[in-house]
Amino acid sequence: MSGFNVGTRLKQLRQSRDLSQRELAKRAGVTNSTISLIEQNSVSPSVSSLKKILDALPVSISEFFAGEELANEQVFYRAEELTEIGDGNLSWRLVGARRPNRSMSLLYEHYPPGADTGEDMLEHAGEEGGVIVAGAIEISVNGDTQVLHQGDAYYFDSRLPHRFRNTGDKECVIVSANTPPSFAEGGATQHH
Amino acid sequence: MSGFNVGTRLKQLRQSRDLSQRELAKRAGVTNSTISLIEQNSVSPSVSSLKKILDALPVSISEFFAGEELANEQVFYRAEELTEIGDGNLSWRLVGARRPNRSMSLLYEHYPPGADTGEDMLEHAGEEGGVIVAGAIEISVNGDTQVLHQGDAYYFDSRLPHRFRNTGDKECVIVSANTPPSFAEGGATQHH
DNA sequence: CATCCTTGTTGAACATCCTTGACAGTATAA
DNA sequence: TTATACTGTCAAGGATGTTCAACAAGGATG
Repeated sequence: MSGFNVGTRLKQLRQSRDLSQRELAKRAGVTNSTISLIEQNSVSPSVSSLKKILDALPVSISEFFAGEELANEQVFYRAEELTEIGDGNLSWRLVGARRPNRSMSLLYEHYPPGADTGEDMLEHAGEEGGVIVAGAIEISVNGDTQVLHQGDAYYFDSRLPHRFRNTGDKECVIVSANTPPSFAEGGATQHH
Repeated sequence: MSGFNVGTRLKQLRQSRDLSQRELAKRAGVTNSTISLIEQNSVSPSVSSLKKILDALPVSISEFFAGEELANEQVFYRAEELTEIGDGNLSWRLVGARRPNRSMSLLYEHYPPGADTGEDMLEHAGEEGGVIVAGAIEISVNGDTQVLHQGDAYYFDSRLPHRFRNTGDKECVIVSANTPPSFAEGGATQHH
């Protein structure tokens, strides 16, 4: 339920700056334990704590929840190189996760029968669209629910509440894109 | 030191949607007291609590910490509704062609054996990426040539010279996205 | 080997957030 | 007036986040 993977994102940012938990804690005015627990997603930090820590990096809060860091100019991504950001049940694989300043997120998604992104709607500003490559999926956007099949597609403003559910008995495969990018490497956000 | 007025911002968003504290609390799965205290800046909410509340508005976290607004258009596109912009040999079908102010172009592409986009330099600024859904394709970007197979992906800056060729004997299917959008309704700019 | 420094993790105590359950104020209607 | 329904606020206590202090693992040094 935590939603955004705060811990993984923070860990990435800290490590990319070559800081130890203790060093970052010192700069932020919190204890190393706090950072350890947050990075393990053992707690959901208060906004004030998180802000103290991000200020020490430094990274703005909105940047933390939206933007992406790191450097890379890789062009080709082998299937096994895609970054898995699913939750163990459904699978979302991100293309070019480490790419700096990506202007969009491209995802290769696999929904087993029964997979459900959950009702908690609305995660990111921007737009998203996708093409159903195999199987079928029930998509709800802003109260409108439809079942899309292979070859069908969707495109909507990501701020509208939305939900994806595989109500069939076969795996559903989708290739989707969203902009601005809303996924950080390594972190599963609940959502869609 | 907080630097950011979480309470006031939340209050604005809630009131702009004409919700009472109790109504919002109910939707978010928290109590009205929580919202009251946050709006008065009497507490600094945990990220998880804040997220629950923002999900109910709905507003994304990054949006909350930055600021923006909303829109709405057609969401679902049946396979036969996609706009064909290919040349009769290879097929490119555009999702949401009529959508005004799209921030990206999403394409469902079919390359028959032998299909070739031709070398095409520096056509448009932006980025493009895709996932190979079926078959295989030879892609050249900035002098680097590779053959990608089902499940592989690519992502590059569109200003780099690039070329797509199906050198195999089976149809290749790709779902791709590019941003900013390089296809307008009614007319294909060349691209790829 | 021991010693020292650093790393990240964890249990118990403490601080803060969050909920429960009230309260007062306003508005509408009988 | 009384009743009902809504609004936002607040005190007390339970739930959760944070600190303190200890711990183990890994490297470097002697």
